[in-house]
Amino acid sequence: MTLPPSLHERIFAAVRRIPSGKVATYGQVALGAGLPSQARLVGYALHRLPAESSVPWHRVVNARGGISLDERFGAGELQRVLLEVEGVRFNGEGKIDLGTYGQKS
DNA sequence: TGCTTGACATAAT
DNA sequence: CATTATGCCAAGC
Repeated sequence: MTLPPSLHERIFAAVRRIPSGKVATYGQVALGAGLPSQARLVGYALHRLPAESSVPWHRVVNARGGISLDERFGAGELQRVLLEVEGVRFNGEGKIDLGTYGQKS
């Protein structure tokens, strides 16, 4: 690639850097992708991300450690299942303990 | 071609 | 923690 990667590609690369059994917020991913305060692009990029991609988008959650998607609509449930498989536990509110699985600010 | 919406975050109230 | 306002890029219409 002679041309510089698009912002989306940078985001995908940042998401791939998320270690298994851990989760990162959109802000953390955006920051790692070199996009400060650009969390919207992260979410939008993941939304447009094809299932064929090797990007662990399920490790990306919102600032509250919760899934932004509706679990009952399929995609959200898939994310929760994938996270549980990697060893991530959810609390009673269906959120992740960012103090344990997420990066502490 | 221009406006609106969108897997969000952060600071302020 | 809820709500409001702001920032920002890409895709849809």
